[in-house]
Amino acid sequence: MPELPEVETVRRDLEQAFVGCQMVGVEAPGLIRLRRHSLPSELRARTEGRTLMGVGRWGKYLLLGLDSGDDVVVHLGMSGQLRAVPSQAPTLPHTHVVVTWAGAGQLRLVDPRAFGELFVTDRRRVELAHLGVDAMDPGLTARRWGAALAGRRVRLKALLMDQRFVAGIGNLYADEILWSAKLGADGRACDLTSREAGRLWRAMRVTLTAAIEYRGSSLADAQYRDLAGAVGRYQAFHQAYGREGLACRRCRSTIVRVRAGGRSAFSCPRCQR
DNA sequence: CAGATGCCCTGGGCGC
DNA sequence: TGCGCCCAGGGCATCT
Repeated sequence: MPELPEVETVRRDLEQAFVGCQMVGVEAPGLIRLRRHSLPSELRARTEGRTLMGVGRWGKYLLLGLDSGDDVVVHLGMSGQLRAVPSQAPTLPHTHVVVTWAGAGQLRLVDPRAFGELFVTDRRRVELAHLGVDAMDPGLTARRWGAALAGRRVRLKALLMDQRFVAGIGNLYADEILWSAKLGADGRACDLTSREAGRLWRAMRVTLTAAIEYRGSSLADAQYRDLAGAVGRYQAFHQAYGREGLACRRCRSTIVRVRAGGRSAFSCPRCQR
């Protein structure tokens, strides 16, 4: 389940591998199965012959900036992978888009569950208007974070996962951030002291930064892979997520799992208030 | 406004 | 071994 650290890892890989490269062929056999998508004919018309100028990220969205000014916007959903492969590599099932670069092999989007998105646009701000500030945006200071939390009655985990409030955090990192901040998922944002709000901000930045450093988390199903197909290494540092029944590494109490909003939430009942 | 539920989708794990 | 069930969950629609 790619969240901000995984998407950022792929962004850096893409930048390294393909900036300055020209797209000479764009095939989109399964594109229309994705949740939000361009028509394959439109995608092809606006990408073939174009050069990749830069790769941005906003929350869990990747923005491949072309020399035309268009962006190819990609969301990996639950199971999406972007993979760099030689042009002659066999095509995996659920391959939705294949970009052939001039002299640089291919970039392929593979997404079995098809929860992902891929579309080309010249109005990214409009298309992504629902997104709040990126969780790693330098402009999101502790002070602004505290101000944004004030008056919000919503529960902390729901707020962290609300992409309109702050973009990039999903179920896994929300649990890790709350553990790090020693805060419970069901606490209300408006009830936090300024000290606690600061702790949450710091936990968010520290957790995401560390996860990026270790190239994201790959779970047992190994759904998340980087551009080269390698798994992440941050799962070894998880403190809450997926650790039901294991000892909290801070207080030795037992990590519990509860269902909330149809999703699993892992936490330490003792040291997270 | 907050929160719960259901939907989209497939692969993997588990119990019988 | 094989079958069916459940689970994973991002984002969105819909309801209470």
